[in-house]
Amino acid sequence: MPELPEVENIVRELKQKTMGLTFRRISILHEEISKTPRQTMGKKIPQRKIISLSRRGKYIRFGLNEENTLWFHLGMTGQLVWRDETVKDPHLHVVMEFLEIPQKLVFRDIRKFGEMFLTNGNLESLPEGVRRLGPEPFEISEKTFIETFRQRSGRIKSLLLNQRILAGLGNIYADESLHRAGIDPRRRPNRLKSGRLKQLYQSIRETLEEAIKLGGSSIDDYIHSDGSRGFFQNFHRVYGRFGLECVVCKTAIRKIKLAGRSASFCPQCQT
DNA sequence: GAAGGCCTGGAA
DNA sequence: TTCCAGGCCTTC
Repeated sequence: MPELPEVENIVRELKQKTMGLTFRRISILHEEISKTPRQTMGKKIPQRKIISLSRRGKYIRFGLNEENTLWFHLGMTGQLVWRDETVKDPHLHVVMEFLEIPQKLVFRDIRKFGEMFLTNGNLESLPEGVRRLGPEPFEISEKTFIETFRQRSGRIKSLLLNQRILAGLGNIYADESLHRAGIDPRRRPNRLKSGRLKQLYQSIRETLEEAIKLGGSSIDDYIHSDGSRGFFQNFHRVYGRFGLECVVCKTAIRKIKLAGRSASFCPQCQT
């Protein structure tokens, strides 16, 4: 569930506490979660300093000295949280310890859709999923956005979920952006006027911006590192509002299946 | 470009 | 007991 706004919040929080820290040890409790072998991690991580922290799509990047980067993808239920003591926890996969502070940063993930890996400066060390990531919603120009979508014939909602086309949107923010833009999720962008794609471009940016400001959406497992919740779920217009009134026109929100995923929309406002 | 699979907990 | 949620990948 963590999508771009949630990941952005996580990165901002982690930045305050982890910049400049030096890894003492990394313990991998369940090897499946780490795409990089445990031994490599154990060899390359300790004694390295965290010199940068950033987000790319839904990925979190810890920039380490000597060109290594430690990546996390939280999948649906992944969390990077602080622990004073590691109590027994079947969903705990990675424990990171530092030289400067006693607290441990842990990676826990109930559904195990998340992953962790280490890359060096070489392009070849990047997994396919990262290498083929599309542009960031806040970096792509309006012109490029419109051109990209105008030549696509798939359902607009499915395309928005495709990380190779645009990085960072998941089901929540794809649905929310489409409602804000007044576009039916089943529409095919190559048959939309460019003015409507322009509207979508703006809507995506506005939706993400507001969500980031409000601390993301706390639906299932997402909470801030201090345990507090995001607020954007209170402002969802369609996601999770099946059967409820559209906040704009009071029509009942519909929910359909699109390419195996649920899509919620207002049949009146979104055409 | 659609459909199934991985994974788990919570709801029906 | 079965179904559903969805991150992303693989297969058709």
